Amino acid sequence: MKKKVSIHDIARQLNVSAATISFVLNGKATEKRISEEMEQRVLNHVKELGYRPNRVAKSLRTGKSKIIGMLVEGIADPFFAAIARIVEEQAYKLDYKIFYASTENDTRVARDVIGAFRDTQVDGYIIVPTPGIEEDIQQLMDDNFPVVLFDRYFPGLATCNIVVDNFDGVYQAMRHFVKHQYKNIAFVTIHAAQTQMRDRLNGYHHAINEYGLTPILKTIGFDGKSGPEKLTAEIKHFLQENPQIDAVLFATNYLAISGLEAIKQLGLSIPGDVAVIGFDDNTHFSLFSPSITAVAQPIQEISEHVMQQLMACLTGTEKAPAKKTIVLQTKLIIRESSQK
Amino acid sequence: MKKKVSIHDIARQLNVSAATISFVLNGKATEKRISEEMEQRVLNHVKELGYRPNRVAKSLRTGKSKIIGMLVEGIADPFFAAIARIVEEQAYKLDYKIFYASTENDTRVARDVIGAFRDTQVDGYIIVPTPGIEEDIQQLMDDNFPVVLFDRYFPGLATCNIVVDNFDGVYQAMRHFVKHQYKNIAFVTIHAAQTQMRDRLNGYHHAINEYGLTPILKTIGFDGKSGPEKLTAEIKHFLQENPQIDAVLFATNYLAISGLEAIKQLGLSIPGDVAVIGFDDNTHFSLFSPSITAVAQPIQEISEHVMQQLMACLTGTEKAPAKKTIVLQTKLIIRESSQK
DNA sequence: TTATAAAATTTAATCGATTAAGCTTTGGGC
DNA sequence: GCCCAAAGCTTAATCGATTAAATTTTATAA
Repeated sequence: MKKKVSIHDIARQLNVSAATISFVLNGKATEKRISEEMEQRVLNHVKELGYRPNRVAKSLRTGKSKIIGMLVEGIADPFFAAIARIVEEQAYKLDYKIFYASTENDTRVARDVIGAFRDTQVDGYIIVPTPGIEEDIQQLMDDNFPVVLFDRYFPGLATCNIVVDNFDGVYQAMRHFVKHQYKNIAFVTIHAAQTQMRDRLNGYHHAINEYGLTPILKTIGFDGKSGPEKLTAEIKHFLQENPQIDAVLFATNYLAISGLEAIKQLGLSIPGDVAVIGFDDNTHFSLFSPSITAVAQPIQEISEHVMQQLMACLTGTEKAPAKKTIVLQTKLIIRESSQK
Repeated sequence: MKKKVSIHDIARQLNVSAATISFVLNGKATEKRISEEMEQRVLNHVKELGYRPNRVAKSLRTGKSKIIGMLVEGIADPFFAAIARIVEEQAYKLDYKIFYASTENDTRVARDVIGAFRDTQVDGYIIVPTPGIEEDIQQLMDDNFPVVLFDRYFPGLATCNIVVDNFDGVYQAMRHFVKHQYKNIAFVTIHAAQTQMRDRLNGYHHAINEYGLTPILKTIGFDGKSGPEKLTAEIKHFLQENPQIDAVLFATNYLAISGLEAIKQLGLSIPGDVAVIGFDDNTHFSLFSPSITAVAQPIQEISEHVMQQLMACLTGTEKAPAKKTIVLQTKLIIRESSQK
């Protein structure tokens, strides 16, 4: 192992104290009255040796790590992956690193990871909360850590939240179905009390009432562990039992995928036998035959707001982001699967 | 901020020394002759307070962080995302955390991130190398860090590499095309000297020669930054200029997607006008109409081998994984897009 | 020439753990 | 009663930075 050079090695070589080196490297040369000549000597020597301060030691002393902990539901989910990518890029520019982890919506895992993040002394948190993690998040805030939630939130917590108008997203999709003469519109969702799913469901019911339709609802108990086959089987069953359905709105990414698989297995044609809209767009939806209509979330905007809010308190004076919920609009991307 | 409790606080409260606490918490009670009674007292008190040792301090002292740095091409790429997820899960079980970052195949970014990983004192590296990062990796090895590469490697480096048989993967696909009477088989790839792409190209040429066919090759200069539109446009152009093509093999994930888009835009039918196979399977390929034949990489196996090799030296005695290249077999998933 | 202020740097404590080496206490053997 | 070993802890150095306070050097004024 290459002998690691420490600030003391540098100091010895230049015959000055470690403090001087530290001041220069932290841009406090002027403030601490280090002569320009000395500053140059230090800078040159450090550059020549390619010395890099030990972040761990620095972190221990300052209590800061320049790392942001990011907890999402699944890093393999294209929606979260896309956001992660953009957030990472922005953080990079601001000299922060992102430390990701996935929870698979499991509270135990989320709790463990938050603990690990704390141990690593991350400076701030970006979290897609799992159900039941409320107290842990409250704890983080009590301890004055900046926390930004996205995708969903706890109305009872004074966090900063970035979400989309899930109610309206679903409502727009329903309106589109109605406009195209669909009458028996089903909604396939998962059993979850979290805000984003609740709002989507409300959007469905609202539209159903407004247009005087009959609700056809399928709520699947999804535990995150069971594979997509189970989802496909359940949806297949649901569609068979409700042959009157002429349109389906899937409440998530993966439900849409499993749903399309189910429809394929049943040999139904889209949109002839059944029209389809998915919540969350997907790079591939435009390639399907027919292409799939989707409620797209503004990924770029979400990412930017998340970083903006977090950075505001990381760099600024405020301790935590003000309690506020920023609601962004979704966009219905109309493709072939939803129009006769 | 909640006053952080340190090992010294615990010691003071129990009226013992910090060393005793440390020994107990690190399971060295017996070895260090701590009485069972004391051990219990410490354990109970620690549990009651919910004390957690400061990992940063621990890391500074031991030089270990229990973190593995993982550098992939793009976290939004389903192939890498899937591997990341499995690796993360395995690491979690072994009490290691994964610190991901994406390079977008940009060497400067890769270099920066490796630097950041070093600063954070990660214990080991899992890397999908960018071109030109050879020296930086050699440096890591010189400094005795465990390094495992996957997906591609540098033949000149004595690293441990986990790759698939790219040559054979393409060859199998070509054989399949030939078996189904396709004669004018095109290969669409990117301009890259890296092993995985080189081997795929070699596989193509080998098959072309063996079956006495004429090569129809398209090599796209892909800089990672330009969007998929550029790829689509180039492929479209290529297909228009070579109307004799009756089958296309796409060398990567995203090329296949852009290629399918191009084919769609040209109004060609699959596999009637042109048959298609993609390298890398995709959750959605089975849902396309027609479903898309693909060369699937054994994601689970790759992940397991990567972790196995890395863990061998992280926990074991060996300093670095032995220089070896583990070659796994791909599997041709035959679907509708490749058979008349 | 001496006192004093300003400039330039150093000293040393600190962050919170780990761990080799040292120090008491207890009990057994002769 | 004396010596020694084992048992059971504690001491103190260390990892590599940061930073308030102290110290030394230099310049200026009286």
